[in-house]
Amino acid sequence: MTSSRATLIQVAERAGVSLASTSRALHGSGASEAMVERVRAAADELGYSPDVSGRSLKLGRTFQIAFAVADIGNPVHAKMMAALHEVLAPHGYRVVVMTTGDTPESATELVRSLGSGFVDGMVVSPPHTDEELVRAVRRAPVPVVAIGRSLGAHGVDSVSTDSAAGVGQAVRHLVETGRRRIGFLNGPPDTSPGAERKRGFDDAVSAPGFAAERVDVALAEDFTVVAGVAAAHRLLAGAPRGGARLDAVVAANDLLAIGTILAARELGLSVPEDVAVTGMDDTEMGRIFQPSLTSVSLGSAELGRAAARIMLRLVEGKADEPRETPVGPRLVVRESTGVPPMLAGAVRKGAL
Amino acid sequence: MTSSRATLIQVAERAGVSLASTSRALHGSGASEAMVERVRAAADELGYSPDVSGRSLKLGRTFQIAFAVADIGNPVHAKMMAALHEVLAPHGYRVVVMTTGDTPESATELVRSLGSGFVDGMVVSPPHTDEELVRAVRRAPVPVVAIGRSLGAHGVDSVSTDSAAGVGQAVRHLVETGRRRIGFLNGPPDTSPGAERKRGFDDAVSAPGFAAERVDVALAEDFTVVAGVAAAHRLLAGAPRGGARLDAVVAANDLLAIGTILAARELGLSVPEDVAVTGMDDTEMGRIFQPSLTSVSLGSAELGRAAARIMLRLVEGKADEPRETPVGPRLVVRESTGVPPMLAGAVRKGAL
DNA sequence: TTGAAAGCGCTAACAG
DNA sequence: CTGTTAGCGCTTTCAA
Repeated sequence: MTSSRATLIQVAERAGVSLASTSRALHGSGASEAMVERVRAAADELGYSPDVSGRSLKLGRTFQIAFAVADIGNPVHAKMMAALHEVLAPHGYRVVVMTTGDTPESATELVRSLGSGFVDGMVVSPPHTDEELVRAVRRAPVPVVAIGRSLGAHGVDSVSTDSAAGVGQAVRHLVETGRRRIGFLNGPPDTSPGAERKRGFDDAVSAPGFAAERVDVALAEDFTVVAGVAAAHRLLAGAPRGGARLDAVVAANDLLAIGTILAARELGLSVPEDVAVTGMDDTEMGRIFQPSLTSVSLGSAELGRAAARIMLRLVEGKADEPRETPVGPRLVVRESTGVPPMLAGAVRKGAL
Repeated sequence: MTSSRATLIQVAERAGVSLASTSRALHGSGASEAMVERVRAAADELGYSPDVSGRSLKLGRTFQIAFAVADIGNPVHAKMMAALHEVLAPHGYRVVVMTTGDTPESATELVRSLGSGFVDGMVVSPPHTDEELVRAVRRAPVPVVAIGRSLGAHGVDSVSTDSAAGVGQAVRHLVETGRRRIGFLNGPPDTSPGAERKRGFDDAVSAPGFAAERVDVALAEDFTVVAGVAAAHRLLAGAPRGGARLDAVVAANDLLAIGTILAARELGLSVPEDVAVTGMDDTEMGRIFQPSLTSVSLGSAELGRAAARIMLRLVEGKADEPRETPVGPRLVVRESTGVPPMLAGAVRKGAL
């Protein structure tokens, strides 16, 4: 361990040629056949591999891209990161993980840290935004690509799914399959996903030709199963204005949807017979859960890939002008909205 | 964007003092109150932040640690990485993600790439090992910590759970709760987890006082739900030597366990009444699945944390001698082995 | 095509 | 306590 590494100078000495020629022979152009061979041989004998720090200092590039999210343990974020890595690694870029925490302040600090030049760019997906953060991104010395709408709205390069449209897809699917009393279980509406999903629901139910009889809304304290159970209880238990019970719930993500199903069970309701439930995010958990979850895929992997592609263009200097790149949401219909059970078949066909 | 960054020299000029004093005032010791204040002010005005490449080159340290696994999209690996990051970040270390792919060759290549000095150490969890990889690790110019037994056995610093012991816990739990005809659903036994789980099962059933009537084994082609369904069919459908059907299945991980439960349903068997099922890894999916899965926690987060702590000591030069650090497995009993349903209560208490 | 030399931004040894 | 200076490893002008 910790054997000392060979430097370019040593390779040059060994090959009996100049430093410059050595560098050229290994990397750049303009070296004779003989030179290349000679230097290669020397390099191999010494087990030489070029030092990244020296190279970075000279070139002003690190070949590293940062990925910053609130919580990298979150499967959605992990998936994004995997996609990012998948696209960037073949181009010689390493991915550095960072966590922003929950507040825009800490995200801002992270963006500011770009000043120390440890990466050539940053892909960031902040849970909240404020003016400071936007300003920091604008001033960043390297390209920043945002995932999510919050920053994109401020002229930052960004990719995002139209999750509002996704909620609309879910609502229309429910109405088309005969549901008439629809509940909406959202998370905190002061978060960016919460706000958008709210907008999506409001738009959907106020669209011309919307055919439901009744609409209720409940807010969970958080986008988690536990919070979902509690809030879904309120939604399903009460029959507010004396009407009949809800026959469908649109949940703002898969975790809340699972919470809703658990709550329904506790209340003796069966899913999807008594009440249909839709989720959002199309998580593996939702696919495996029973009944499997009808869910709107926001394509976190696709978001990661798209962000990576934009970043590649940016760091290679092909500066398009900043713009929002939409990634389309997609409704994946499964058992929780009343499609006949076909699990066995689906499993065999690899749909799981 | 891409505004040019201030250098230490510029700060020095602005403050009207020498370069060395500027450096000292900002970082090191030995600078007067007045000097510090003066330099700080200049630095602030210029929005200075120290360049990482220059610093790395001089110091010979990057304050980066690599984390290399086969597939960072795998939730287990994602969890490890989150834990690693959680421990390392507060100490000023960044985490760089790398993927080894499936073969020991590509892992070896990754370890060799440490020669280019882009990180101060690497935490690696290779799916397979060979002699070349071990040699590469030994020769690595920076500390390497392995997660998993395969490398640890060769004198490399490592953390691992005794998953063989974990299988034993599952088997004993089943016998203690009255099961007598036990199947073992393993993944490919030529993988390191497969081999260990096999050993664990063999040990458990050949232990003195082992009280089962019958033992069957099936191999899934992969550690996935789909492969699990197929293999579990074979295990549960046939009643080989004419005996009664199995009343318990120990699956080598949670995905296979879920596959087993799905297969059991297709065969009209109910879990846990007709057949008890245990998993391994204690995944979120297993907790949420219905019936919730009794599972052996191998503590991927704890492994990540432990690996990070060892790495910190190593990069700070406190070289303990290489050793294996065990992280204990833990059986988490849930519904799939016949514990009365208490989901509602558990959910409310936040056990989900 | 090859070599000599400058310098990326920083820290630390040395001298004052 | 402060300043001068060398040099980490590399790439790249500029001359030959």
